[in-house]
Amino acid sequence: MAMHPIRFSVSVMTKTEITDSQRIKFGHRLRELRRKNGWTLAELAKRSGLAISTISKAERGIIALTYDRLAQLASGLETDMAAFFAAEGKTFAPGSFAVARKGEFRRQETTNYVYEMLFPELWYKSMSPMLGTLKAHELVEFDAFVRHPGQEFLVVMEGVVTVHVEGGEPVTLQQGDSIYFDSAIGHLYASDGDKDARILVVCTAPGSSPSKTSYKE
Amino acid sequence: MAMHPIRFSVSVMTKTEITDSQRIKFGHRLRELRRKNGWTLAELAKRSGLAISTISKAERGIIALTYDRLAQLASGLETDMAAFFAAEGKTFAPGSFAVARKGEFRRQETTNYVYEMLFPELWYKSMSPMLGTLKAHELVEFDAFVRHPGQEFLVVMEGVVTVHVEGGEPVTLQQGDSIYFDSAIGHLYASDGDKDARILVVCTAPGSSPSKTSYKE
DNA sequence: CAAGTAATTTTCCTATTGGAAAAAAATCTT
DNA sequence: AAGATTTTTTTCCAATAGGAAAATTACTTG
Repeated sequence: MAMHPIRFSVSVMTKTEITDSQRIKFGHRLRELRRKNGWTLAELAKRSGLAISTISKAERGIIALTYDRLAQLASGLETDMAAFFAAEGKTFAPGSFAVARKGEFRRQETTNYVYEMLFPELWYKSMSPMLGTLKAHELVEFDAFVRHPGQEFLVVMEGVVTVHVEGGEPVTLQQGDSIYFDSAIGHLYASDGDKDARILVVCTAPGSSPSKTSYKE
Repeated sequence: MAMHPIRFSVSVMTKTEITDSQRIKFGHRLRELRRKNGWTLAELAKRSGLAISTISKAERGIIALTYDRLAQLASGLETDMAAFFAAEGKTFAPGSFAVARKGEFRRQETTNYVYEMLFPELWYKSMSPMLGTLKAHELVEFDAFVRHPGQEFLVVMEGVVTVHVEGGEPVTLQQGDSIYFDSAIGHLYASDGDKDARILVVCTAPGSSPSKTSYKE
């Protein structure tokens, strides 16, 4: 392709051009989703009930699918419509990553738990993962419910754990079970068996946008 | 309209009927959104660049809008597309919780992984937890890096896993190790040992902001 | 309650989508 | 490497969306 120097050009996108480029990006995402499942056009066509040609055109941004076809596609891809558009958001901070080796965590002991914060040196994470040990036969103080904004996810790695959720029956979780809840409602964990339980907890806090990913020094 | 008693009717919805009713619900939501702003059809037409008649038909479920028009409407209504569809499923209501028992997950197989989405029925979670099995000695296609907005957290539950991060040396994680990274950089997992590896992955996406969850005391 | 105005729905027509099948590319096989 | 097979793209046409303006319905206001 020949390169032309652009002089004094001012790029002004019309409304149509905007949806055009949006549609093309959407097409890419669609193709990715299909490929991720290892499906061919024919395969997805069968699952969604659309024609092969339609999907092909949509993936290349040649046509703008109608609502109906979008809905069918979503069901074919076994996701929901929202998933299509959730990724529509913008650019991201330069990528970074961190590794936590087993055992090299920052310990944080509380009355009921022993927590090990997983990436304490990482700031502005959108999630806060931690490992916890619940001592066996621990007394549970029911007036000491924990409450904080955000959502929380817990998996039982070892042992049996009872989760007390404010205003609900206690839930008993075996190894491998998990619970997802709004951490604004009071909650409390306790080991349920004879031995200590190990849990993995991941929290989010509202407002801690993942786009702010950065390291402190 | 005359009412006919329906006898012995068995309700079987075809794929088209499903999208029909979906579209009608969508129309209602659309109208609600417009009314919430106190806008007339003409007002929204001007803001979105669509014809009045088009919006009218869409709101009544008579036509299925194309992707392009949906995008324009979203911008006219000053929201993102995801907002249109968020209400479509069960949202993760403030103050709610859900439990996933070991084994009752929605399986999602891809070429390299077998994923089990943990709470597929919950919408508007700020985190997406899933369990994955990485088959042993799996060939890794290095041009097939996965990239998506948000951040990702991975713990090795069983086995040894090598994480390939775009532009960096591969990282080998033993059981109990974890990694936290910006999922916008290309990433790829592979089992490293003789046996399959089990991993727990939790993702966030900037679109599914927990801030949309409002708490009231 | 009638006339006037605003908001919505219908109508009619053109532009675009979506499907079936043919053509072209890509991938696999021997 | 040539043929067979699979996957994707193109072509062509019927079905549907989308816009302009007319017709209808819903609101005001005197």
